[in-house]
Amino acid sequence: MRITRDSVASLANVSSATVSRVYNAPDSVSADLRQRVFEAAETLGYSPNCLAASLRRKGTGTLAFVEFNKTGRPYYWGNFPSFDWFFGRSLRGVQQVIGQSSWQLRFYNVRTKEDMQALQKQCDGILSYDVDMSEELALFEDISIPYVLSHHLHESTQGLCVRTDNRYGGVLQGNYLRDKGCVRPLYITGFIESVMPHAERLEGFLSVYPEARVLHTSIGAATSITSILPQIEQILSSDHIDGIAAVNDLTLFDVLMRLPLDMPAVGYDASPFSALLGAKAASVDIQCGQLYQKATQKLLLLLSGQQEESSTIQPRLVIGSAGM
Amino acid sequence: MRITRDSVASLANVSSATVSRVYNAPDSVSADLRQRVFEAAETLGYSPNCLAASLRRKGTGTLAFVEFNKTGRPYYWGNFPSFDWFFGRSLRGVQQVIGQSSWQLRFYNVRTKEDMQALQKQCDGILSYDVDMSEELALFEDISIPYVLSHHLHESTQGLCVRTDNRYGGVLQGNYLRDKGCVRPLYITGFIESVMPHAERLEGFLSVYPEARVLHTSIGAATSITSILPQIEQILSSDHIDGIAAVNDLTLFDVLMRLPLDMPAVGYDASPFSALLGAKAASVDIQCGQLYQKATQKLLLLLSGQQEESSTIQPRLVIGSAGM
DNA sequence: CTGTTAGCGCGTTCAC
DNA sequence: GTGAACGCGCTAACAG
Repeated sequence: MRITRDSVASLANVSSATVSRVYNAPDSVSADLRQRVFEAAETLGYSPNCLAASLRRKGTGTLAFVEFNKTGRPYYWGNFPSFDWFFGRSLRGVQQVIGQSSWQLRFYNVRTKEDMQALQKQCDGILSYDVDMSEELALFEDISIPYVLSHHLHESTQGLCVRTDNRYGGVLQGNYLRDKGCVRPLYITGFIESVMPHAERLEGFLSVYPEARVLHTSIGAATSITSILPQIEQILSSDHIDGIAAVNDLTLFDVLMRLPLDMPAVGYDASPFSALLGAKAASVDIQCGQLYQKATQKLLLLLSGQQEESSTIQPRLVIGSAGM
Repeated sequence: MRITRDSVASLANVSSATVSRVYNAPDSVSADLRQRVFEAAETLGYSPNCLAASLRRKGTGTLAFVEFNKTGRPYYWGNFPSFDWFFGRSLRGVQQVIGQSSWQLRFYNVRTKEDMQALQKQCDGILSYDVDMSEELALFEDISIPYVLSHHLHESTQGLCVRTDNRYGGVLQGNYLRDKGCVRPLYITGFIESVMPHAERLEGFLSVYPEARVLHTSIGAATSITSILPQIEQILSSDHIDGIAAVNDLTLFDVLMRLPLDMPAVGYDASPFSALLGAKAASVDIQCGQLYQKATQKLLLLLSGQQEESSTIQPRLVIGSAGM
């Protein structure tokens, strides 16, 4: 025999509606009755059936975790299976918040506006994974259910965002090298025009080192690291480089693995790779777990009728073993 | 206005029960009516409300993805944040299967039998993440809902398992070195007694190289890599080692990063690290995505009343860029 | 503040 | 084969 609201109600000698209120609007019930209901629930081992609740609320009880189709791009980090760690870490953030609630999670891959419309009928709220282009933003135009956008978003973005501050991340990279006494750093990047976060990181870095030597590459797409190694070596010596930064760990470590450099180095992403290099390289941690945790919290608040505002999670500099 | 079973029924000129049957037992409805129902559903854009369905079925419509509390162990790989990639990759497997179904996923952290009992009332099936000790196995003793165990499980384990063959993984490592012409390999491992998968991998390796030099360490816990480097160097030279294998990538790469060895090397896990070393090191891929995909499939089949049997996913040798 | 009542959308008996 | 009717466990009016 299953324990329902009614079992609790009869044991506590209250109406079933009161039990319901105790769980949904505790303040509207007198402390006395509330106590009695809790006790009855406790002894019976009652827990509300969130299915029935959602059904009655005409909701779905479901949050959608949506990813966007990024195929066909010249460069997209998420395409590297290596970045499963990022997916996992983000999801851990979501999980932490959702685990405490009665919400469930469903995964979706979305490509078109039609997909989004269909999605809208199947969930109560949308959690987006890595919205980073205006085309993706446009998908949210006609969405009338609560949603929150993450994580590579510009400040000017409309809609509720939880974003990372890529520019500040660049500043952190610069500050790190400066603290290490570097005077003439090399900054390796790529896809500046098409990948906004890269541009922002560089901008931040340049705000610390306006005169930095910047190398634009296509690593990760057309170019392999080996083909530009000679160029890098040449720059290193001819420009008297004394520190190195890169738009991401993958690029930085690609270089460090091949050129035994004895100078401060800082990457971006706090990827698991960091564990290997130990103190030899610093990195900037987006803190995606925390970011997606925040995003989920905001979504839940939105769903409970609260007004929420966009916020930014500041990245953090990590050195060495952080990834272990 | 929402589209329900009744909307479809009236448009198709059938009873709502028939619509219901079309979706749940299509064979019990005449082809004629079935067709009419499908057409009506199509034009209305109807999709069944799985909440109401689950409610009526007295189920929850939810699958639990449970992780076990591994704190307090001398060694547990999952404790390294680096292994978020593993979590992510596994979840992608789950997601692929679940995305096609009407099931939802909830995350749980479980520690005691009481936790499991509570869990049992909140979901219809349990998907376990990395059950690897008998204590965890014991948690499933009194579970009466369908569940599937993954992934470091011994062949003799009771209950429905989808496991990886760690012994065979060790064989793959051995074969790789043999193909490279190695005669006297060094195998680095640790926690053999407490971590069964490690023991199995070693056993597999030794079946190929019975005379292999085996080094037992505590890397990852008490010992840091640097403290045993001298020992490794000594073994390498005194024993004329011509190939190196390790129980996992982390250990192997820790060594390779510090000792510039010119000999074949093979790790385990196909971690993102592989991307960095390129062809310099091979690794064994557990294929966790595929593994958890299979586990989820089996769970769904179980839930639909089918009889399922345990199965094993064979690991695969990967070289170099696999992780990119 | 509390109880009564009417559904949410669906699966499933039971007659026909 | 098919349809009518009931109720899964709960929330949200509405009275009192």
